[in-house]
Amino acid sequence: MTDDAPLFRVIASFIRRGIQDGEYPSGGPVPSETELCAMFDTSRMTARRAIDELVTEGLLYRVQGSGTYVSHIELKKIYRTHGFTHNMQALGVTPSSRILVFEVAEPDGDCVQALQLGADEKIILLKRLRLADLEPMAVETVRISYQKFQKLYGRDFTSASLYDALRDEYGLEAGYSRQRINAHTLTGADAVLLFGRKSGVALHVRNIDYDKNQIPIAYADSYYHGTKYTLDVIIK
Amino acid sequence: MTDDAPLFRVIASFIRRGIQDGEYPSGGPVPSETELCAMFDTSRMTARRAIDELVTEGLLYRVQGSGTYVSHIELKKIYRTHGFTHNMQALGVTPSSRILVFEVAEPDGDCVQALQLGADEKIILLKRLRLADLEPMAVETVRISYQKFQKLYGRDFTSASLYDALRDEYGLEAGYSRQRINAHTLTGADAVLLFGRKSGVALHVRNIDYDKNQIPIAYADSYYHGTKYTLDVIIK
DNA sequence: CAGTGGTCTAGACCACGCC
DNA sequence: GCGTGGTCTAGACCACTGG
Repeated sequence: MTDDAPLFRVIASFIRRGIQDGEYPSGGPVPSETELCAMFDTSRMTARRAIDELVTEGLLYRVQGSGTYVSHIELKKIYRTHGFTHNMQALGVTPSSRILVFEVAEPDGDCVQALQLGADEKIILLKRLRLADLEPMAVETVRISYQKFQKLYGRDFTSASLYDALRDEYGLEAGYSRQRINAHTLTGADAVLLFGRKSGVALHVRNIDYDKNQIPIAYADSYYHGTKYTLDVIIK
Repeated sequence: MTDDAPLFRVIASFIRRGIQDGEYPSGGPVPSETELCAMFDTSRMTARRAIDELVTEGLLYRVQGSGTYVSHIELKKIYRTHGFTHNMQALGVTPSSRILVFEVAEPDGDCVQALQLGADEKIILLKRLRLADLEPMAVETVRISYQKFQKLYGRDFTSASLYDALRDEYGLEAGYSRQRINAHTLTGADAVLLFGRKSGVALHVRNIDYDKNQIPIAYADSYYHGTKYTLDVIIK
């Protein structure tokens, strides 16, 4: 695993592991920059770089003249958890899906703009009922470019994560995700699926996911069960 | 303004201004690291540091072997916009408030834990109906430590931002905000205030705001008008 | 190939917290 | 005063992109 990873990342992983193992408890100090230099026989800039990474992740914070400390709150769950599958796994429940629609379709105007599609470019539309431990949690519609991600069409996404497939098949590294959230009364067939009733209160999340080069990848609408599901985000 | 700011921050501001002025358009390149070195007569590490800052802010992104480019989406609105007042101002509407409750109170268990309060420590509880251009948008309840922020009790928060007061009076620099979001059917007096009816669909946001040293500052529950209000966040 | 970003070195001086 | 983090230098070699 350490194969050819840059040294600063090795150091960062070392600290991360120390935190996970409880060696560096919440609120307590991690080794100082000079100590890390000695431990890894490196220069201070490199040790600093490792800490920088963990600070921007929110795992550590620095206090000038005193030291670097482990954050009190666990941000780890929030970062890098794109997609329903990973969110559910982080919560310790088993995610699954029921495919409702899986087709090549014409994008609407919003979708063209969001995904920066060319003229006449089609999309793969995947609509799924999302379950957590077999309980309906959300109705999700994801749209990706058919031209770019043709290989994924027809794949079985009953239990697989779409984001995993995008990473594994196309080497996409996740960047930002822009989310617009509001409350919504869901009616019709979707409400029956999600609530077992003709209407219910849902959390509507519309998100556009970008890769690390800011290229839009996916455009999705999710309606989460209002009382069962809570979004947890960190804003900096 | 440039007084004794570190050089890397001066360079970052220079680039930021260039973006704002349209000199570096969305998707276009900013000066390369070596160019910045020459422009500011500095070493590469310093120029890099400036770019680092803008990259973690989401304003720029790097492509190895090619250059550094201006992001396509505007993240500026999302970062550093703590509180309703600033959010509304960013949207170009005029925020105001009607004070519903303003008192020194006993915290409940969740609040004690969230704000890491000592035994018998009291809180200032401020509940407001939040208006945008005189339209009801949210019912918000903020709790802060009475012991720490006594000076603010009795202050007029009809149009003032609580977060501005905390910064100006106590020099607090904002850090993270942790938010838990779900959908909720609001009933009772609050529903009448917000919807003019006995019940309505609301976006429930419970957030804990931390300063830059990870000390909890405020604990708030907000119920936003479900159809009028949309939360807009970026997740990395 | 030249130019870009990615990583790294071995020092330096300063501002700050704590004892 | 000593150790901490905050900033900075003037180089270096590598990996990658582009023409």
